[in-house]
Amino acid sequence: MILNHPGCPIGNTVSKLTRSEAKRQAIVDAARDIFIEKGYGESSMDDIANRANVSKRTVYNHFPGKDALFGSIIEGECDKAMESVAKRMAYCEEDIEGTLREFAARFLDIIYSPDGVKLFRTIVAEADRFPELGTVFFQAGVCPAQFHAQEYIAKMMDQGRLRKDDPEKAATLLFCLIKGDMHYKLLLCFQEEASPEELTALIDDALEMWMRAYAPAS
Amino acid sequence: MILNHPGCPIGNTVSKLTRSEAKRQAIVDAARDIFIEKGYGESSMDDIANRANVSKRTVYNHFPGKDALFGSIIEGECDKAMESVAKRMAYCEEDIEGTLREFAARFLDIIYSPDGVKLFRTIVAEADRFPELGTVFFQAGVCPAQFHAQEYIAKMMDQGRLRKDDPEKAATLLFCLIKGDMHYKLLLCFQEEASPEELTALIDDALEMWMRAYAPAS
DNA sequence: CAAAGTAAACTGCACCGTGTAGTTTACTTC
DNA sequence: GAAGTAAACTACACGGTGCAGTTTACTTTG
Repeated sequence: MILNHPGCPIGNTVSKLTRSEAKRQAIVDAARDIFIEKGYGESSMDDIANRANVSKRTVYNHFPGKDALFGSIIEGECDKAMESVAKRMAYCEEDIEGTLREFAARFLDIIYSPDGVKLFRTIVAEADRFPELGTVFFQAGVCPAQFHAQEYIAKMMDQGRLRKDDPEKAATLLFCLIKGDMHYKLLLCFQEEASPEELTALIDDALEMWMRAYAPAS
Repeated sequence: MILNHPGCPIGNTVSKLTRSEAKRQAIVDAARDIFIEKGYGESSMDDIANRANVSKRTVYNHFPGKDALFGSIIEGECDKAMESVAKRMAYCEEDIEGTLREFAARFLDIIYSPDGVKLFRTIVAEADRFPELGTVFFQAGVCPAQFHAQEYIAKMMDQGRLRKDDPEKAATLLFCLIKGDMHYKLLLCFQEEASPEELTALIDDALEMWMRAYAPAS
């Protein structure tokens, strides 16, 4: 399976699409919506073509097949959703809890968003058929975000402002806590969505406990 | 969708199946294997009939359709996998950490088992089409297991042997920790399986931190 | 500058082969 | 007689392909 850039070629500005580029973008947009909404198996190329207002023939002119289109789309979505997470996790040396709260909030913005939940569910659903997408998901976002936090935690530990421990372990446990129990519930449609208040409470509880456990030893 | 008991009618012993009951059980066994292995969409009734060594006509004699068969199977699997978790979580008043470790191990036995991961992935994948299965999963196992731990934690808090807090919150956070980060990795095929050593380490880390955070206030 | 030409992309259609859930039918087995 | 069998059937749906004709955006020519 070849993973190509799904949308417009690099270097083009939005305002100057050739006909071909515009069509390709329409296909990508339609495919993204339909794949995320219905998953791989229940999405049809006819539906995608119709929603993109192109002929199916044209879809095949741009993409060699359904597999390639799906892989391309999902990879693009992973990159898009997660690439900004680590970049938006701002440091503040003064306020450890505030910083970690910021990390948590940025991370949950993505994984608890309706689109994020659907993307995750889609990747899980197709994990057997497209196992590399799980890797993409982790390497695009989760690993960098967690590593970012780990580096920060290591620095705070070095300064004696957090209890000394393996920073990787501490970051892992922190992320377990901030993921919370609601994410599984959303995945399984046991709960419809998480309100901002619920997410704030989740972060509060997780952070309070984590800070308690990692307070500098007395 | 009618959720019926998929296997033999209640009251029968294994050694005395009628022909019809034996056939039904064969269908259930085959369907379970195939649905868990391939998910709903990629499983065919022809395959199920072949694997059960029955005619497809017979499958339809026992189950009204593919939907009903799937729902029935998955519900049965949830009950079977999870019903024993809470029951096998043994109490020990003397040793809090040992008790919680036992709870954790019993819980992880199920959700980290290859079959457990596959079951979970299947339910996630079909969450849109069969949203009630997520509810079954949570109500059959996760909620009782967590509630069991919560009751124990409440008792220990009352005795002043754990730091006073909302027992439900404490149990929730504990379960977030013991679920660990590996479960998502298994779901996404980012990791193939979790070794017993990895699970032990996971429990150790989680418990150590949780106990630290919930040590009685000095 | 307008007309003619060109190449690329697109369209719509028909088609192919395959797979599927569900149904029917005539027969066999217990 | 109830349950099961095997085979065939039905009615779709789907991914993918080839092709003639059309459209579009650009270039060339007079």
